[in-house]
Amino acid sequence: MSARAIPYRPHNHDACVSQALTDARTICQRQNARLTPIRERVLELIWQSHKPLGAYDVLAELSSDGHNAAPPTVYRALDFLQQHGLVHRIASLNAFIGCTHAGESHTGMFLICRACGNVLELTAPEVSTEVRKAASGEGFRAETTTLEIAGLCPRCQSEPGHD
Amino acid sequence: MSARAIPYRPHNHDACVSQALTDARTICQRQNARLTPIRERVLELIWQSHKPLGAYDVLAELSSDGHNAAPPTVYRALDFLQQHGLVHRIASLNAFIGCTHAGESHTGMFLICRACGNVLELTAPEVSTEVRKAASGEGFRAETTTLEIAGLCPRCQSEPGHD
DNA sequence: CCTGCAAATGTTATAATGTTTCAAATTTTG
DNA sequence: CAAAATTTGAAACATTATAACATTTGCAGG
Repeated sequence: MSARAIPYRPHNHDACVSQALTDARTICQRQNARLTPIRERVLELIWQSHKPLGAYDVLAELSSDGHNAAPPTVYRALDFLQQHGLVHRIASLNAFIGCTHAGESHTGMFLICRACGNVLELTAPEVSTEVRKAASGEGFRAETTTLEIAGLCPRCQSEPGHD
Repeated sequence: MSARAIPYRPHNHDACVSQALTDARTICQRQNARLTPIRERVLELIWQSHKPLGAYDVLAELSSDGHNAAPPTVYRALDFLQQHGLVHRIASLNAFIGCTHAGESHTGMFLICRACGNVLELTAPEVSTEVRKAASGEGFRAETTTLEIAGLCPRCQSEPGHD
């Protein structure tokens, strides 16, 4: 499956998107899930930047497509994409971002730059391990982890005001 | 400052609340911050259970006090309380909970029981360390961490349906 | 082919959460 | 006490998310 791109650095973003879509088709096929045109389009829109996109931003893009959609359409597509591990919801931003580890079983950790808005998804096994340890130390059965770090990405530490 | 209570287990909750309020008064005094009646009342309401309370729940409680408040009143009080480390916002629930480590510098980690709704706040230094390592490994300057674990608390693993 | 079921989408309305703005009151400070 | 700053009140509004029900589409079995 696709190698991880570094959002903070210039890269061929069209390739990013088309790779993500290709991966998604494969994953859905394997899971007998239907990546319908709407779902695929929503995924594409979300992938079009490395910044999280709000549900209503997606809605606006769909509208400018000429597709006159209502909120449930978008939320349903997003639910589907989340359930199949193709996008993540960033709780601290009420927004969604393409999963860069789709297909791999993982617990995402998100580095959110407050200056440029880009988000990098990491898998940090050591973090997951410590989280599990801390939870089970309290007798707690952990199911889902929300781990979001806000701060400054490398580029914005040196060149403030970047996009 | 107050010792930590275990929300999953029965305890003298009134003592919890009054201890939290006493602590809060001390902390605000030290910080030259004004714990006004509204702010104190909001803090008290939030502490009245170990379940997170939504802003509009707080609002409803204030109303039933006879205090006819509007949303900004509550959000302002909550902002104040957060800024002074007296409550935390749980992003995955859009709700607020009393900080059980007020006054100590800490990064909270929250164990959220999906069955009973109680939340336990932990400080897990090993987790923080690994998070920092993971972030700085990417050249990222971490500022604020959101770490929320949903799952089942010890009691709800054995006795489902509890409150 | 067609028929009937399940999944997906459309549509309208509404709920839940959070903010902006400006005015009035209160507290602090000089 | 008077000026400045902080806090609160109040109305309107913005954003995010869901409920409920109708309609359409895809698909398996007769």
